[in-house]
Amino acid sequence: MKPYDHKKIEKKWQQYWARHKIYTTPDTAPGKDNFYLLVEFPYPSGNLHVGHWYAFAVPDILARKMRMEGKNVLYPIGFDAFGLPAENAAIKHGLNPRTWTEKNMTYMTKQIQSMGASFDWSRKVSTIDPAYYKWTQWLFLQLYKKGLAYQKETAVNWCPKDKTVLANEQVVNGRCERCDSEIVQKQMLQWNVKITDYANCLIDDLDTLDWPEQIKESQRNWIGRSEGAEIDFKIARSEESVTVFTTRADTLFGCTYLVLAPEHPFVIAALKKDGPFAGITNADEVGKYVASADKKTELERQESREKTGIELKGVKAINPANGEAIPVWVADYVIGSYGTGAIMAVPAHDERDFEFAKKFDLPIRHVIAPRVVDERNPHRPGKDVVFRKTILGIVRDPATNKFLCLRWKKHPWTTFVVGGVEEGESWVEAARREIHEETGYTNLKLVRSLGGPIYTEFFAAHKDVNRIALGTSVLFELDANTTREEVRADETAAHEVVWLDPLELTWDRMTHAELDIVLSRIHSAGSAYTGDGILADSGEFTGSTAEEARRSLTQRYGRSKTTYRLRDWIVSRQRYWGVPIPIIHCASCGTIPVAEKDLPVRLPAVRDYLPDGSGRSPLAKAKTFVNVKCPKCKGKAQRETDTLDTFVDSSWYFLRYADPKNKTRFADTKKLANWMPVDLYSGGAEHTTMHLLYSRFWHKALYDLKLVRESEPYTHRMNRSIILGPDGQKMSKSRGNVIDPDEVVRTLGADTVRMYLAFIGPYNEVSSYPWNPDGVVGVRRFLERVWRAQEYVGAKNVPELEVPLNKTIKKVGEDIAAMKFNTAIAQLMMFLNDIEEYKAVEKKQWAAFLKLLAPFSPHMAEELWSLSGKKKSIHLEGWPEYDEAKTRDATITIAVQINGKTRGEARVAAGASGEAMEAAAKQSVAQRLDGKEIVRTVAVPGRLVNFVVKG
RNA sequence: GCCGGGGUGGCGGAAUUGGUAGACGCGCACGACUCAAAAUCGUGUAUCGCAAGGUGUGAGGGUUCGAGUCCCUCUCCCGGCACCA
Repeated sequence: MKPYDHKKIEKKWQQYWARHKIYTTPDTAPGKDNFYLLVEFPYPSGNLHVGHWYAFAVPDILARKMRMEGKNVLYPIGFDAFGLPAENAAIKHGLNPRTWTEKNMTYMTKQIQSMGASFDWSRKVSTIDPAYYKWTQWLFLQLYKKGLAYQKETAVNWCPKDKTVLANEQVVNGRCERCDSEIVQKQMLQWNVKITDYANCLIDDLDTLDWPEQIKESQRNWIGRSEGAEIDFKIARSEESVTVFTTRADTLFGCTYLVLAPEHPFVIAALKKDGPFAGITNADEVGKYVASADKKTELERQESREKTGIELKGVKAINPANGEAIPVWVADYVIGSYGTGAIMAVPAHDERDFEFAKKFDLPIRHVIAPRVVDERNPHRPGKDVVFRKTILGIVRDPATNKFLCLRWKKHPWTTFVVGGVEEGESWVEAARREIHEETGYTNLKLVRSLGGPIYTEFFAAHKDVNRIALGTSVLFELDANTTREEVRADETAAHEVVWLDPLELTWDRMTHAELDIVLSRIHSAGSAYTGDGILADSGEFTGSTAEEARRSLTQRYGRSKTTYRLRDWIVSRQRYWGVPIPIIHCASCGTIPVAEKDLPVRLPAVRDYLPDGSGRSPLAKAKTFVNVKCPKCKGKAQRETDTLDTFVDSSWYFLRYADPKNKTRFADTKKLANWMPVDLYSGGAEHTTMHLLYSRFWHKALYDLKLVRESEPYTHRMNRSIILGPDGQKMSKSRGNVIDPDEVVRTLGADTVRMYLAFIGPYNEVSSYPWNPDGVVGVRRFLERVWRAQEYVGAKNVPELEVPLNKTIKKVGEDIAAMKFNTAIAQLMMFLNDIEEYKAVEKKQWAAFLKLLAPFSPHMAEELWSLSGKKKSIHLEGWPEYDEAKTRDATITIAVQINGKTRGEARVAAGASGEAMEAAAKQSVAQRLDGKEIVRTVAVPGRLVNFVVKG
């Protein structure tokens, strides 16, 4: 037997497959269903890394298996060749980006081909090909004509190092996603596309997709839908009003001031003594504040959360619910770009407003009472419901840190001082009165009211009524002025005064839930209650639930409104290496799209493509490119010089694969119908809220333009894991832990690398796996054992292998379909172990085994196939079938348990009856059962027998 | 803080969806071959214990004849969002 020479074998078969074009995929194949397996196309960065292998060589296993099963599988590849990384590298090496990129593509194509993946290279696309970007431009113009692409001057993210604008999605924690520079905000005129028009269906349609929950949830978070209301606040002495967005319309009666973002148009106007707030008396100070807020970078805003702000003096707004005139503030905790850029502040029920109100001493009004139901004493049906305002008088002795309590003589409980609030009495007055009446203490020092009322429902047995108590607690302390007077005899008869630690309270007249709230309020300096509950002090709405009130108050004082965190996608980039935006600016005719016949607008070769930081693309310096005739008036006009974000290129590349050479359309409708939607899209988790979201939006826009037939591009999506260095850290040159796949392929072979990566862990779960050099060698060892097993082939009769083989065919098929390549390989290893054990395998059994191996190690399988005398490629063979009956052993081992603990084993026939199993089981644990009474026997066919015994 | 995912040997990971926990591989130990080493092959390898026998799937509780799997409480790790009203 010749030794296993992977170099020779892999080269030989890669050439053979290319020569015979066995992976060229027809648009349709008679009698075969189409299956579209997509992987994210790579940047031509110059070198293939292990991640590329993991991304391309492992899904290839599925592609190959499905082909053998009789599917017409499209597994295409291309290059996402425009963009910053390529351009920056080109600048660094002093080359033209095109030369550099094309050289990389040539080199990487060879590298990818060394994987032995079944890509259909005849469908290769490259985004820098004018025949491709012609259609990128065309599609952009379709969006433009539909009003989905527009130019707007807004505050944008500017990367000072890359000297270009970035989309929100490309800014991570205030830094550039690519170069990690701190992003600054700039006011610039930019091309946007209206992804926000699709925010709703981008969220809703997630429900229709068979995607991992994690990806869906990330997209939902990113889009950030929030349902609430817009409410108009009239401005005093003005006809105009400020519109706020809130999700808590139920707290409207608790709104004690308004806050506008520093960027709010009314604020900007007020600084110029204009607009509804023209009457402010402190414009200078407000101006200073706005300027300082403006200067803050995104990072500074995130780092310092200290509340700052300034009141607009001399103006008031009117709370529409209670008609109260309330102050108006400007603060940068309100963001101009979200909602309406203005909020109604409800400090009692919003943590940020609370913090702000504390700092600037603004009033806090409680309007939502937490609802507590006494579960031991619930309302009884048929009894009257009596509503009562109650007060809880809490007195702390600072010397001992104990609390004044009453121990009741007739009841087994201890309580704080509790009583009703009388007509016209304030909470504090009521509390003082009750404490005085019941304990004699007077002249107590008021500490504070404890954060608004609590709504408690219970059955008051002593009064035989269902009680609803709206209880407010007030905290006092003993101090030098405090005196104690005589208490009435009936009070002393009812209870005695004790000083207790709150933990010692045994309070049966109140729930623990309520007590918890009160205690936490005693111990914290106060906080906002942001939960739901029952409305208090809210006029006619008092008593309704927060949920009802959100609806009714919205209806009365505002209107329902849904807002999104998602911003429109800024697609213009001030860089050279991208698709020119096909627009002409004419001084008299305005913005004119380039006519279809003039597409593509070619990216000109220029000498100087370095960005100069002026905020204009290097293309602006290419005079012959810029200066054109206006298509409309034939006057002087200029081309748009910004280029498109590369995420535009990649938003439709999967459509081009269906018809990559079409000259008259981005892809033929019929050919699109053959392949779309993508059946399975495998890619990296880093694209979840970028490429994956952009391309869903783009596709939906094309769907509305009737250019594609489905509203979602990808039926099934899976995120791939990450391969780490051998040290368990992310591979990086500086750490010196980078594995060069070319080198491993040289020493161990492509088949080994493919199979190792498939074996490293389940492919359909997101995780990270360290590259284990010993593990790769282990896989190589397996392949060499396969190679040596040739010597056993040709045995005449090996029935012992029949069940293992059928099991293996079943398991490998199922596991590949589920993307659990690791367990499929484990099963192949087990079968090889069996062959080695018997030192024999029939030709037919060997052939089936090779077919199972073919998707994983296509070269070796092909070589062994050909060595066994076959002429046709193994990859054109059918997937082996199994006989269900032969996947089960004739005799099986069952577990024997006593009281659920495994105590022995028994051998029984596969189809053994319960009685037969029991009998065999009983025998195997006879000693342990001796003298014990079997109370119950559980027999699970094919699994186990469990004896439940006593004694 | 909110939302999503997860925690199993020394390591990567298995476990037919409630039925013998640790498949398969790596590593390690011992043995065979060898002057020796490598390669290869064989045996063993959750843990405590000489053994009988215990104990074990992040922690604690519950349901069940039986729990890695279901329920409750907590904890830690990963990911998304976060001054978003």
